[in-house]
Amino acid sequence: MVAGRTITTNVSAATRPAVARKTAAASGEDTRARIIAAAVETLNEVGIVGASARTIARNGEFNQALIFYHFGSVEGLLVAAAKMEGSARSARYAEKFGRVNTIAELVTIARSVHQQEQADGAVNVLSQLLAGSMSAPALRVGLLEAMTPWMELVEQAVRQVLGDGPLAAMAPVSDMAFAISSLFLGLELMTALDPSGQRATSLFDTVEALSAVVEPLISGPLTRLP
Amino acid sequence: MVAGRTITTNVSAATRPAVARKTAAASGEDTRARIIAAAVETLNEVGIVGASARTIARNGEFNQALIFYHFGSVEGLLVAAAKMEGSARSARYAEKFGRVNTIAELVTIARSVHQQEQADGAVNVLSQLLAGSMSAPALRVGLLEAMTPWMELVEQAVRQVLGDGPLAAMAPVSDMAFAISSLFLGLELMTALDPSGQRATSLFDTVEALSAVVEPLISGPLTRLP
DNA sequence: GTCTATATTTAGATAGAC
DNA sequence: GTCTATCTAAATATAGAC
Repeated sequence: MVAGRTITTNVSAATRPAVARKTAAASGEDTRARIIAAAVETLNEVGIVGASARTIARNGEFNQALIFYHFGSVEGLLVAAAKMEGSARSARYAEKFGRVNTIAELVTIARSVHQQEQADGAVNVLSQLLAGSMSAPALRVGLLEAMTPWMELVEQAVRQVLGDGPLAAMAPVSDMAFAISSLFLGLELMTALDPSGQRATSLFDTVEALSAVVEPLISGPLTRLP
Repeated sequence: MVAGRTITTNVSAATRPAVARKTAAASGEDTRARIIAAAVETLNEVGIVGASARTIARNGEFNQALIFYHFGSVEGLLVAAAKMEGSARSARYAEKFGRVNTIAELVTIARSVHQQEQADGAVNVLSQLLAGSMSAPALRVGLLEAMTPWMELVEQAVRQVLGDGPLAAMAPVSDMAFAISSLFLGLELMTALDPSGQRATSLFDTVEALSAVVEPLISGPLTRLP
């Protein structure tokens, strides 16, 4: 009753070749990309509730009907946006995460990722989509797919950090990755309340300090203190 | 442009005496409470995007116009719901949190709170309101107020756990509380994707195991391993 | 305080000209 | 593929009877 139609046209968002075809100036390059970019921008600025077809179109300065021509529905557009964001993020950070070996490095990278994502609001967009997925079934399954590469990145990094140390046995990487991803999302939601983002910065400082304490537990055997 | 009107009637939600005045049967008890309950229920079931005046009214089986009579606008209702939830939660868990002294206890309580909240979806409601607050300024400030008691509860518990141990110095309670609250919110958001809630359960198991490892660090001095 | 309209705006979506 | 115009459904909100 809420969403209305299902998507019937142009569902092959991710599988299209993103090439310039005719050097057709400003309008000829990829409209789909422009629309998706506008959707992401709108989600970041006004959230899922404010992200209507008209608002998105105004934001991207294109015609509202294009959304329905290219994506079938707003929900279809949001799904495409989710997938785009998912793969774009993992592509952007794959190399960085791949090189993580210590907790200290993980925290450093987490902070820089947080700062970068905060700057263009990618995690915020994700959390908004997540909130909206409760009333949009297609978006829900789309997000599951979109989140996968990101979750795998985090899992990989955690796996490299834990290695075969003593913590690895009692802390499954999937759980740690799930926790870290959830924390990222939650932080972003909280930042909606406190737009200064000071609390997040402070938190990263603390986690950084703590990582120095926890680090020995990873590589060496445990000692129990009286 | 999104919200429309501001609230002009009956803003004194929390300050009213919640008494039965005339034993006027089913309708005479508190309508406001019924409306708020329906709003919370709707938020939990379909999220912020689906929580329209009509949907809420249908859900609570009352007339749609009552929302505007009692709260001025949907946004006004959501603000009232946020405040209600905030104080209701802190009242519900104040005693529990007050008795926490060890990490193990904190984790145990966190798990039970998570399970209880999961059951009636209170944190989910909060995260949905948080997402919606991006396009509703009044809701944003209302949520700030609503979150305060909850944050203070968590802070208090963390303070009792850290005590004056070595970690207390490098891990400010405000940061830890902020992290824990954020994690709770994020978990709930993720649960929207994976409604089984298995991942959260698994995570609590892991954190429980980890708490046994970290506990010594709280009460004793640190040792550095080679 | 509650209900039945109803006014008004906005949203999603489509038809058809270009 | 894009734009204009428009239809329809839904949402917010109000007026006025009860």
